[in-house]
Amino acid sequence: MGIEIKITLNEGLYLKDPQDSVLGRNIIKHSILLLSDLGFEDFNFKKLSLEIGSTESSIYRYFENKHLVLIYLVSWYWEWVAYLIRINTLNINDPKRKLEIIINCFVSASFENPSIDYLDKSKLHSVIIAEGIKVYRTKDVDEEDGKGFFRNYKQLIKTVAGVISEINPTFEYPYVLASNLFEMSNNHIYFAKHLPRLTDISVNGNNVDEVETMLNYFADKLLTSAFRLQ
Amino acid sequence: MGIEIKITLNEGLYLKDPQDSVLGRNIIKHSILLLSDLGFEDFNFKKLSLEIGSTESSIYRYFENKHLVLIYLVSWYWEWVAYLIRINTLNINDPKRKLEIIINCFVSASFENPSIDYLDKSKLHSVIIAEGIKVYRTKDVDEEDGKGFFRNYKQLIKTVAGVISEINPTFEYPYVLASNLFEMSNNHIYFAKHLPRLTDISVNGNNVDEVETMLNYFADKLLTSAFRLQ
DNA sequence: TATTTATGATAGGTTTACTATCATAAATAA
DNA sequence: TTATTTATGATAGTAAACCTATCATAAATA
Repeated sequence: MGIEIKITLNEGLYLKDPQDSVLGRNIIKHSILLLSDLGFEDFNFKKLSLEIGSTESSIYRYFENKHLVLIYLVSWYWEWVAYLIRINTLNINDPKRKLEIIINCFVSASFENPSIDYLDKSKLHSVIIAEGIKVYRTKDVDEEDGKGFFRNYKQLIKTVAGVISEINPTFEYPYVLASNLFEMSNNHIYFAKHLPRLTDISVNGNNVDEVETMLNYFADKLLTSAFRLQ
Repeated sequence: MGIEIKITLNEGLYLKDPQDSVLGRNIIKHSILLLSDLGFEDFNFKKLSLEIGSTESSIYRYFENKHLVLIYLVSWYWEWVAYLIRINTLNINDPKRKLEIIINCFVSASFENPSIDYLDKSKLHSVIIAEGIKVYRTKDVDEEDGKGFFRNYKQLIKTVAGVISEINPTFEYPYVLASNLFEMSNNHIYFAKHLPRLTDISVNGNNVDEVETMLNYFADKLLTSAFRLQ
């Protein structure tokens, strides 16, 4: 009933699509909860199966290993952010305004509707902030990139870089800025919480306004000509 | 004979100072080589002991686990970069010039003298680029921060933030910029090698000039008033 | 010469990661 | 309807990773 969103991901990520069964959706749901509680290193399929009330072998029928579960979740998040950007920038022509919307999606993708019952987007966002970088910082990065596992991240960054180039066609680093805005968003939310001496930002509860303001300031400073009066 | 450099690190990182014995120095040396070859996930004390011609139990007398070895190496690197910045900015008064020197240290800390036989700084730099972020992206971050394991990183960032504030005392995000320049340096060297569609930079062999130019451009754009003619 | 210290050798225990097999209930096809 | 396929659970088991403990011995120090 109502509108249903189904995000499709690279088929190489799973052995069996977890979105198609109760057990599969439970794997996704409790992976997010457990990853958020334990962190990636202490998370494993044994604990996950106990949480779900299933067995290790059943989970292995969906995912080869926990690393692929993480890539699956992160890919889902990337697609979700790309979707949010798409619908929120519809009918917006000013690229500066578009970039502001993009930045808003980066910092608070978790607080948007519509909701999907088996996927707590707020918890997913904290998993991305704490663990997201681990998907591509491994020895297998080249092999996994070859399988297209990071294609949707690259697509997301390409979209953002396009908007950046619209704002300032002479700017030489649209991809650097695009990927950096995304990484900074996650980094400084993390720093604010765990290593506050590495940032000027503070985050109170779920209030990430300071991060948003900061990213807008950085983007504006970098893209606005030094000669323009503001 | 000659000048010897000894970097002292937080004593909580090790059970026994690896710099004080042949075996200890071998642990450091071969940890760097193995981490660079295998990555953190596939690295373990069994493989390390075989490489050295020692035993697992002997290595456990120096470090509690491989995560602490990584923190040890990363801390050593942070101290080393701080040292390089200190000596290379001696007698330099212009803070803009100081920041240029800092950026140069960030991107190419591996190619400076003097050399320490048991520590391949070029290999260490690639370990930092690929694995460095893993030291503080774990569930134990708060506990380990409480033990002071990240104090020298925070000190390094504080120094850089100080120079940034010298350049522009009204700039609101000195710590964000300082930590971001460091992280961007490692990130984009990594991207250039493994995920080139996330950056505009290319790195040929050990030539990181483009990264250096990019970081200088970002810093300059952010810190120079919009009204100043350049 | 006696004692402490560092290392190696060896063993073992626990957990993690993963594979395989079989039983059964549910869904689907004939 | 009955037959068959499919999904899951139950159970077992292996190899490696992670970590601790004990003992022997050689080197360094008292």
